Order: sequence, then C-alpha cells, then structure tokens
Amino acid sequence: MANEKKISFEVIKRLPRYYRYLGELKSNNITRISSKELSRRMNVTASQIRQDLNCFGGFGQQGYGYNVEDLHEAIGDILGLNNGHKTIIVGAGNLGRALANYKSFEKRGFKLVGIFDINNIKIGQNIAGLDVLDFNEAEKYIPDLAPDIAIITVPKEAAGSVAKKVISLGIKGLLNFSYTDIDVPDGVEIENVHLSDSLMTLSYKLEQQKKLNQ
Amino acid sequence: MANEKKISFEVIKRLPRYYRYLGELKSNNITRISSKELSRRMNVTASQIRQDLNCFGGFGQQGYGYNVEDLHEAIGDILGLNNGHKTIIVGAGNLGRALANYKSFEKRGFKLVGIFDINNIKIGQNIAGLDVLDFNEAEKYIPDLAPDIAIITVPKEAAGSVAKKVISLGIKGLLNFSYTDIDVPDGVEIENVHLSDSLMTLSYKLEQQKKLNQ
DNA sequence: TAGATTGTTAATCGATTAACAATC
DNA sequence: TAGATTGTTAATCGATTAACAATC
Repeated sequence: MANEKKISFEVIKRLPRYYRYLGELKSNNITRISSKELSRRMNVTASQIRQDLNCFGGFGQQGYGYNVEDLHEAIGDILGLNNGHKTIIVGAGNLGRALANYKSFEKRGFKLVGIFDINNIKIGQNIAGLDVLDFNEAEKYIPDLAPDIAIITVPKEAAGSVAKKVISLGIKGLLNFSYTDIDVPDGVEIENVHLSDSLMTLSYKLEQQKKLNQ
Repeated sequence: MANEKKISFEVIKRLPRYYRYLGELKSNNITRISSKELSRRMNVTASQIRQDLNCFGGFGQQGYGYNVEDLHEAIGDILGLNNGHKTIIVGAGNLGRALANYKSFEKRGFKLVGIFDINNIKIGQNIAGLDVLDFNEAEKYIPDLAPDIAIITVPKEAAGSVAKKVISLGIKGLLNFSYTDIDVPDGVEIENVHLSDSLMTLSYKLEQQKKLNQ
C-alpha cells in the first residue's frame, strides 16, 4: 500500500533548501526552471536535483523543466508544512523569546500556541502575544492546546525531564536546543539543534585557513 | 610539510559532538573511556569513533582506551577553541540578543567584542554588557575590535551587504542565521545556519509517523 | 520536427563498518 | 603473561555523478 522505497535522510535534509530557493524564484516571478539552471544557482549537481526530486515522483517535464510554483508547493506538502503544526516553546529565556518572535516559523506554517517556564518572574509575562504559562502545571494546559511540537530551550539539566513530561502529554515532535542530546521513545521524533556546533566547525575552518597562510 | 591527508567535513561535523560527550564524562570524573563504551553512549559505531579520531593522530592506547581529559583538550585544539576567537554580532534583534547572552559560546572560547545594528532605537542600548554600535559606521569600530568572526542575524535582504562589508573590513569567518545562503570569496569561511530547516525536517518525520499509524 | 530536458540506469566515488594484527 | 583495546587495512554499503534513452 504505502510507497516502500526508503528515502534517505540525506535527501530530506536538502528539501528545505530546495524549498527556499523555489520560494525565491517564485517571488521573482520565475515560473519554470531546469535542473541545470537550479543546479547553477544552488551550487549542486543537476543530477542530484533530479535524483532527489524523483524520490517523490515525476515533478518535471522533459524538454521543459519544472514548474516553480507546483514544485514549491509539492515540496511543502512533502515536508508537511501545510498541516498547521501547533507548537509550544518550553523555556522563556532569551532563545525561547527569540524563537517565539521568529517570523520564519510562522511563515512555514508552524503556529505557536503556548510558551512555558517554571520561573515565577517569567510566568504571566507576555511574549509574542502569549502569556507565559507555568510548566509545573503543564498537564493543565497542554491537553487543551494539543500541540504537535515542543521546542525545548531550557538549560541542559532540565532538558531530559521536560522532554519526558511533554511526551507523556502526547507531544510527538521535539526540537531541542539545549546543549545535550535527548533520546526519545519509538513513535516520537526529535531534532537536536546545537548552535555552538556550527560555531565550532566554523572555528575549525578558520584554523585550517590560518595554517594554509603560514 | 603540512599533513596532507584530506579530512572530510563529515568527520569535522562530528567533532563538536565528541567534544560535548567528553566534556560530560570529564565533569562526571570519568578519566578513561574505550571506543566501545563511548559508542554505546553516543549511539555510533566504535569503528567510526576510532576512524574519526585517527584522522588526527593516535590519541588512544591499546588495551586501555582513551584518556578523557587529554582527548577532550585535543579535540578542542583541533577545533581551534583555544584561540580566543573574537566575535561580533550584526543585528540586535531578538535572535542577536539571544546569541549575545548565550553562555555556550563564551564557554567554548568565543569572546563577544561588539554588537551592531542600524536602527537608531537599538544603537546605544546595552546588551550583554556591550553598547550596540551603529553598523553604518562599521569601519570606525571594526578595525580596532579586530574580530575573527561575524555572526549575522539581520533580515535576509540585508545579509549580503552586511557580509560584504565585514569581509571588506578583514573578517574571515561568518556565521549566518539569515534566511538566505551567503556566498563568500576564497579565504573567507562561512557556516549557514537555518533554524527553520530543522523544524521542517522534524515536520517531515512527523508526517511519516502519521502515515505509519494510518 | 528538432532541441531541450527529464527520469532512470549504470558507474564511480566516498564513507561506514568489519576484522584483525599490533601492542599496551 | 593474558586480556583488552587500539590503529589500520580490507570489505561493504550507500550516496553522488555520469550517461543516455525516453519524451515533451
């Protein structure tokens, strides 16, 4: 019944980038694009683009290329951006606040429905139009809010227990920004994002440059 | 002269994670670890760990394993974390503020020396102990601050020109958070970080789960 | 139709894993 | 010494690229 061909996560990770470039093309009123031209702009091979897209079906047309708007929407569908995912943020610190006000999330169809913290000073404060709720009373709020995704921006010491709690309340997707990896049970999905990691790999690259110039 | 074996970026991207786990072990007063035990904790193969580490030299000892503290420091060195990289942030919006107050960066040896914006309301405000400076007068400040790295948290429309400006002032490393890819000339390094990308791949995973459960 | 460009198969390349001799 | 575990070579696996027939 289901389409059985296993699609590698390498391919999935490239989809948001295709999505972004297609969005750009769309706002520039470009209606069609060939894999060759897109490859030139994105700095990847045309072959890879065609392979990637063909994992999901034949979006293109021989002799013509791809319809920008159709392809943009198709990738959005594949990524599940048109499902109106409801999200909460746990941790109303600086990063939590920044993400709450982050317009990109909203634009890609993610709707923020709650912000939580355990700090009395923060509880009740208004962030991005929402009053910060007491995470110690999570079971009181979360079932009604019914979010799909929890964005975790708490200190690493608290990350594990926060994850456990929200999972127990039925949340199926976690985006973890705390400086630790969180493991989740089967049926729950997680993406661990470590902001300092990219700063470190950047640092490595600078190191190499420096050596080259010596 | 130089060590000529090319190390793949796949390996480099894993280093921050090794670094983090070793840091954890260290704070738990664990002094030695075998690739097998580390592989169990990190959920990777022992073989990969040994291969990765051996790109940089023989840190281990047969029959013993690896000395946690030594290895932690060695990886820090490889990543260039002990160089006291000076950084600036361009864009004092929510994300810029959050990153300015982000303790992880400081802890890994990155020192914030300046915050810039072009908005008069923000200029002069104090963030993380620094007065926000006018980016329109970047050439007045940046040569003295002499940063290695610029963290770019401006809207995508401004990202390109901000990059061009800081590169012209001698900055060699860019960490770009704006929702566009920035290309840089030879000799300059960049890491593009797109926060919504991981939210999108998470959304994809949720989509797959949903299909499974139908 | 002729030209362009896809979809897809085959070839290549690189990364991961397995295996084991070296050695602490 | 015997046991453990590395460093490293070889085997496997998977991802990327090249090539081209199909087709718009």
